[in-house]
Amino acid sequence: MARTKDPAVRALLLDRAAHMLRTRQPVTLRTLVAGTGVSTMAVYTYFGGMDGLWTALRQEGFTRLNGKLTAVTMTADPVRDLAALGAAYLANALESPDLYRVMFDAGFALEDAGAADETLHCLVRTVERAKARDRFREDVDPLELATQSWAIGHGLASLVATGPLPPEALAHGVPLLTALFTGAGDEPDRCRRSVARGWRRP
Amino acid sequence: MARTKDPAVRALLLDRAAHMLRTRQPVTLRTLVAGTGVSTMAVYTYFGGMDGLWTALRQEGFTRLNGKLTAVTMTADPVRDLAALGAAYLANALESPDLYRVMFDAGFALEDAGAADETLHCLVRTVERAKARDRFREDVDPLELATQSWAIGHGLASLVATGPLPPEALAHGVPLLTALFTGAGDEPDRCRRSVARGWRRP
DNA sequence: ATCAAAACATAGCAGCGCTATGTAATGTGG
DNA sequence: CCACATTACATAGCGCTGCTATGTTTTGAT
Repeated sequence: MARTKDPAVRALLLDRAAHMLRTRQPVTLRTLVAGTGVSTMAVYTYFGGMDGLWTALRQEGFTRLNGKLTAVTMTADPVRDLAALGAAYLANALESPDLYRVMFDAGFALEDAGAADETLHCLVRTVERAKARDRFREDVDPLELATQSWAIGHGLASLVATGPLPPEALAHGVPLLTALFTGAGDEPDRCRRSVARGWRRP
Repeated sequence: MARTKDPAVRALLLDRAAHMLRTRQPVTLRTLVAGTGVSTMAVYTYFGGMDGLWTALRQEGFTRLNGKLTAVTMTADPVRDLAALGAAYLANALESPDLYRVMFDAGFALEDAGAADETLHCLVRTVERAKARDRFREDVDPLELATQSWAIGHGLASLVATGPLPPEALAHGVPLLTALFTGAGDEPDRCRRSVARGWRRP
């Protein structure tokens, strides 16, 4: 009945936008399509405008983040895994800080919440595994502890990515997570070793 | 030798920008000066351009934040005070989330670091008071613990202010800070009570 | 084969930050 | 006290932005 959209064009624009973001080039409607052969209208047929492009980029960012998180090799030590997930989260944020900032800028909307939930759920499952192995107290709510872990990781990532703290500050993740997990019932010495082990292998 | 700048104009523009930010109106060069009687050039003579305005607004934000923090009444319980400072930090962030976002957006530069340092120093002093009262272990570095407290506060504030977490999530501050301070040597039950007390009175 | 609908190219609009230029105001040196 | 140098300020316009209106081409269903 009509022409169909070419998914390749959509991916092309998305990749190019991500690349321009990574190389610190200003991403504008015209600079984005320049040299690609497609016209400015493509942005509107595929994303409905620049806002739509940013939203799509945000979801792309969460997709990549989820990929990085699920790529973390799980071990028999879920507390280590939890720290490894935190390290992967921070590594991803600093690998492409511009994309990370897009993910959490003022344009964050309800439509993005789904992708963020998936990120959170990855942590929740690991907390549940830790509970199953009696590392945490029985009254620990996995969603709450996962959210708290996220807050710590995001706080560090945000402060480092935006400038106030130097990259070395990421080391604070170890004592922060250790304190949190110890507070959740894990045995202090064992917890510290688990976290330290998970932290240094992203 | 020449005309002198009128500080009132500078304050007028700054206040108006903050107000427009609070009321969700787009802050542009022309909308900012519209109705004030001053011309667009005023933004350049006083701030050197829109970037300078954002920087000034950032510093204004930190000044207000520092005002809120120093307004927190200190007690004989420095751990309570630490939690109260955290609560004040979060209250300030959610009171005017737009100004808060400006403070930590991508434009954060070295010139802003001074104002941020002052915020951090407020926490450092309280940690030192806690150490003086033997609430924390002797080997605790005040700057490190203060930075970690900041990371927790900022993580929560950022996730709530940008959307991923609902305002109720601010309650996570209590278990997070309690875990951190307990890990620093404070006695668990006493710590929890101190934090809870400081948290509910901003 | 026909036709409607979707994809796309082009041109132009209002708005953006910024700057060049001209004018008015003001503190200072003679 | 006055003239001058210097700064504050107003206006107009430039190049850019995202966006849309319009016309054309392509394409799939009937």
